Amino acid sequence: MPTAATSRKKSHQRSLDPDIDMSQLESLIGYNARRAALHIIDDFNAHLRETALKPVDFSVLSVIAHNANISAHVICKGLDLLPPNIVGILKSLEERKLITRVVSASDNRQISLSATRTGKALIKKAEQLAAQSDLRATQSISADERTQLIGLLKKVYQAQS
Amino acid sequence: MPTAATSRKKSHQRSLDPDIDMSQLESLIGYNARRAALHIIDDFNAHLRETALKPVDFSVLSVIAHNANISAHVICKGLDLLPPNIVGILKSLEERKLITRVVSASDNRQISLSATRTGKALIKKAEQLAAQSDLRATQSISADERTQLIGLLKKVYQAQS
DNA sequence: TATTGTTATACTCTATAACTATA
DNA sequence: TATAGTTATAGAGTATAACAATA
Repeated sequence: MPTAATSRKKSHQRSLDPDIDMSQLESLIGYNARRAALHIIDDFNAHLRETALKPVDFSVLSVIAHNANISAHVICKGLDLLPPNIVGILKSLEERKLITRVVSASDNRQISLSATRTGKALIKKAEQLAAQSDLRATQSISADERTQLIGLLKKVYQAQS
Repeated sequence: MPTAATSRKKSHQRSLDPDIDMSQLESLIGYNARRAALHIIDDFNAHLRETALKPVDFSVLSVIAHNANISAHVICKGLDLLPPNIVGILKSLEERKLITRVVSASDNRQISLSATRTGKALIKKAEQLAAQSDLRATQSISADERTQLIGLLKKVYQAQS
């Protein structure tokens, strides 16, 4: 269903060849969702370069900023990340003075994560850029369609299967 | 916006923590599209294991089967793959006797790709499994909603921007 | 005994540069 | 000079196993 990436960084012409039959793939939501996600993420990467936040960094910092004293474990569950893979992200955010890590008072295993003032300022700016980018990358659909689309996508992956 | 993967292979409980605020991320189509795509691809990988076709292999073989005598270059444009990354895929498909590669008569640089009988039989089965998987992974939405969703996703990434 | 966080590491995916050969 | 395919390789993303510290 999906596909991999191509020279997304060089905004090359996405040719959309009309002469090739891809109807079989295009009947799959998985294929279309992956293509749409990659299209939008291209724009995200291009327009959030100044923040030096990659999509996952952005997600993690955003969650921390909006959920003070959260633990890494809870973030992993919420964002569907594997624990070993969040370690480097948190280390990097801490080195950049965007978050603080203090051992939880109630449970010495847990580390309480919060955004610093710098972190809050950066994520505020990044969220604005991300919102702009998301709109721009999806400008071919209307506001109503955006709302519809988000609702349908949530319904798909939030299914309690 | 997106997120990475977690123990998708072990069908662990996707917890969907209700106590954590992710409204900022959830307002982005990019985030939701990536989460939905990963959810569906998990099911794809689990249920197409017997075909030994990963999502990209599946896409490439499907395109070849439905477009006889296609060139690698055209596939790359259609599926948004980088040329160096399709080489190994084609090599693997050829070794499995699923496709043939013959130098094009009109242009000696191009290699004409076609599916063998074995390849056609396999992709037929794989497309059935993929369709089933895609339906199962999106069973939380109705048939009408599926049609809507596919239309909206196509509109997003096929935008001639 | 289970949980949180971590290290080390392997594997896969994606990207860039540079080359051959054809046109 | 441009195009199709390739090689080699680097970099990013994702995965598993195993461990320490704490509960």
